[in-house]
Amino acid sequence: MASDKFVSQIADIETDFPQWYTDVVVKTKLVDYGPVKGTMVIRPYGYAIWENIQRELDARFKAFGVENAYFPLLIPMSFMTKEAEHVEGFAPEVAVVTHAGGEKLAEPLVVRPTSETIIGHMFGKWVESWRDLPLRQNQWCNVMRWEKTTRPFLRTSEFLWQEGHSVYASGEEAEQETLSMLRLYESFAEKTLCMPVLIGRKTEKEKFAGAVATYGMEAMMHDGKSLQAGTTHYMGQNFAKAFGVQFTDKDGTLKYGYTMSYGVSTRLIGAIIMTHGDQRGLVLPPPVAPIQAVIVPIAMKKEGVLEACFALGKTLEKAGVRVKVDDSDNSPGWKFNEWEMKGVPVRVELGPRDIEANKMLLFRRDTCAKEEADLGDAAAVKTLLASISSELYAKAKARMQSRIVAAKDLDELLGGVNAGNFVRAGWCGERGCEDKVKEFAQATARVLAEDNSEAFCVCCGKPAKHTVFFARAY
RNA sequence: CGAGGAGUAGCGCAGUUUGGUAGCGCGCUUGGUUCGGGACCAAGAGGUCGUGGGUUCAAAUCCCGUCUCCUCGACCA
Repeated sequence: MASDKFVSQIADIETDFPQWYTDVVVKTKLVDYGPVKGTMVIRPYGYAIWENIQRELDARFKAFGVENAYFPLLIPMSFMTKEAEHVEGFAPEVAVVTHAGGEKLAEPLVVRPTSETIIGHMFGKWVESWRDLPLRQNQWCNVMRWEKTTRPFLRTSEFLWQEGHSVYASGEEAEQETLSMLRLYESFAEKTLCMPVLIGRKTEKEKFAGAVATYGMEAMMHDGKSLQAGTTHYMGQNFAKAFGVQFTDKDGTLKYGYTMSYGVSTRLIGAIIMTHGDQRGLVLPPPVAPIQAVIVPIAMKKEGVLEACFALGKTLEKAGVRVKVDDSDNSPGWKFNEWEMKGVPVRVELGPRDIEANKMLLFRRDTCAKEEADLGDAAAVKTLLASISSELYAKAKARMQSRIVAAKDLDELLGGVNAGNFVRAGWCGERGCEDKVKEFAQATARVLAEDNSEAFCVCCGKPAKHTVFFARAY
C-alpha cells in the first residue's frame, strides 16, 4: 500500500502530535528540509498559503495607513550594540558574516534577526518634523535566528515574516496603536485563519528585548500547547534615543519619537495546521487555502466527463473560487485521499451519473460530510466555503474555551497543563514566582488577562497583581 | 554542551551477531487493462553501503578514527 506508514503515523495524532505534524507538513509537500540545518524550503503549495496570508494582511495594513518598504538583510554589528537590552537578547542567536569579497571585514555584519536597529537608523534620517509623524512602514522579508531545536514552520532558523515599524510623536499614541495592531492581528486570526486566540500583555520575562511592553496573541494547538502567533511591541523612546529618531514638534522644540513594532511569521501556517488538522491530514481555512475546491472527475475517459469538469471549473472560477480540476491519471480514490491530506476545503465529485442527473456531489473536508447540489451551482459552493469557515472557527473556539481552567495552587496548575489546558491563575508579579512555575510545571506565562479576577498568587499565595494564562508552549 | 539512537537506490527499510562480491517495499520509466474511497499485469532504470585508515585471499559486515543527522534536557516569532 502506498502510504501504510504515513497512514499509521497519522493515526498517532493523539499520542504523538508533533511528529504527526512534521510528517504531514513534509509529505503534503508544503515544505522540504533545506541543506542547512534548521532551514526549510517552502514548496509552491505551502508558499501559496503564505501568499494568501500576505494578501489578506496587506489589505488590513493598508486600511491602517501602513506602507510597505524594504530594508537590507545585513546589519552592521555596531547597530546591534546601540540598544543594550536588544543586543543582549539577540546576541546568542544571530548569524554573523565575518568575510566578504575574499577578505575579513573590518566590521562584522549581522544577518537580521529583526530589523528594529537598521530601521531605527533609517527613521533617524527620515524623521525631521512633527509633520512626518506618524510614520508607519512594514516590510515582508526573511530573518534568521540560530535556534537550537527546529520544526518546520513552528521554529526554523530562517523564517519569512512581516515586521511593521512605526514612529509617533507621543507615547500615548504609540502605545494605543500597539494595542490596535494587536486587535488587528486578533481579528485576522479569527476571520481569515478561523483560529481563536488569546491576546494580552506579556510579562517582563517574556518581553521583546529592548521593548517597554510586549503584547502577544497565543493560539492553542491540538495538544493543548500554546503557540505565540503574533506580537506587538511598544518601545517607548528606547530605540528612538539609540538611533536619534528626533523631530521638531509644533512648539519648536526637538523631541525624541516613540516607536512600536509588530510582526507575524510563517509560523502562522504552522498554527493553522496544528489548530485545524486532523487524522487525515491538513484542514485549511477557506480564506487562505491555495485551492478552495478541487474537482475530481469520475470515470473521466467516458464521453463528456472531463468537458463537464472543466466547464464547472470555469463557472466556479468566475464566481471567485480558487479551483482545480484534477485530471491526472490517478484513480479517484487516490485523488480523494491526496486532496483531503492537503486540506482542500471542498471536493466536487463529478461522474456520468451526476451529469445525467444534472447534479454534483460536494464533499467538505472539515466534517467529511457529502451533499448533493445542482451541477454548476457556484453559489452552493460559496455558501459551503463560508459555513466551513465559520464552523472551523466555532469548533476551535469551543475547544479552546473548554480547555481554559483555573488553578489556585501549583499542583492544580501542573495538573491543568498536564491535561493539555491553558491555566488561568493569579500571580504576584514577582519574577521568582514566574520562574518557579516554569520549573515546577514546565509552563510559562503566555499573556496577562485583561481583568484581575484571582485574589492570590498561584505560587507564593501573596495577593495577586495579575491574572495570568499559563501554558506549555512551542 | 550532557544522555540515547541512526547513516545501505529518490523515500522507508532488511542484510552486520557467524566476512563470500547488494536485497525488499514504495516511488520513477515504458506498454496494456482499469477508474463512485489510495487499482492490476508485464517489462525496465536506479547503489563509490556517510567518510578515512587498518585486518583479510575477500569487508555493508570485524577493529580504530572521523563527519553528519535524529530524539530528549538549558534559549526562542
